[in-house]
Amino acid sequence: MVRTTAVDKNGLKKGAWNQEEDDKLRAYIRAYGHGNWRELPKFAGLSRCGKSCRLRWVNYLRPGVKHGNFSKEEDDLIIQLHQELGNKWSTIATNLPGRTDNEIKNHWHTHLKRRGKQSQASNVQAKEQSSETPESLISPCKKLEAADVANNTPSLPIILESFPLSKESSDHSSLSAGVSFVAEDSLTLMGIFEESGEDFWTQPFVGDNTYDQDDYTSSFALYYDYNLDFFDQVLQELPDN
DNA sequence: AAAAACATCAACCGCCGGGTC
DNA sequence: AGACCCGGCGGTTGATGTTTT
Repeated sequence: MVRTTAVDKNGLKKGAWNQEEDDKLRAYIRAYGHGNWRELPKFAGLSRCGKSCRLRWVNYLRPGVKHGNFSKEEDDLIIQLHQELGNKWSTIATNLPGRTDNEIKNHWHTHLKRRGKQSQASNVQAKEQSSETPESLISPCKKLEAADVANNTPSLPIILESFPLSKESSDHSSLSAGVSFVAEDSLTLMGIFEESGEDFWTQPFVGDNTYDQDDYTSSFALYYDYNLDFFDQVLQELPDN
């Protein structure tokens, strides 16, 4: 499900990213931050436009991005927020830790659209029958947290579903999406963030510009380092097929 | 088994708003 | 004031996987 690579009239590549490009982009941002997206590909040695680099980073390479397996709570939250906000995917995404606007948008169109319509119809009915406090006044994140507590499934970035089975896997998208760590480790890291006084998951991506060398000791960078090291370690341990 | 239809989702495109000169 | 640049957003496309006929 990946676009084949092509080259446009400016000699810039389009289409699917490969592992080498992902590595270059990740390494560059790790070292220097993204700064100016338009200039970034030139300095990073990538034949891509800045927009493409930004998109790849934001949606797949950025630490903490979750992929696949939307929980029922997440589905419900998306439907509710869509009823309140409409197609404000980026705003909706800020209420779903680790999810990107693009993925939420895709998920909506492929899975939730019909459900959303049904839900909207039933909500209108319910509002007419009830004068209780509207659920929309309750913080969506609070509701997600409550659901997590009820299910004993914290909405932390415990991302195991798309881990690569082989180094030789051709699906580099899922490979990079698998930048992950085990649940126990994620909880440890959350402790680091709590201690740092930053609400990382409710302000999910403020760290994007924290990769400049001056600020490299930030907790975000620590988290990022951990991810990369863990990922490298997993790659090393994978058997060659 | 093959073809057609449908589903999925990564990536592209065009537009908009904010900032700068 | 307005032209330009840039980042970000939402809509859409299209390649590929899956299911149905």
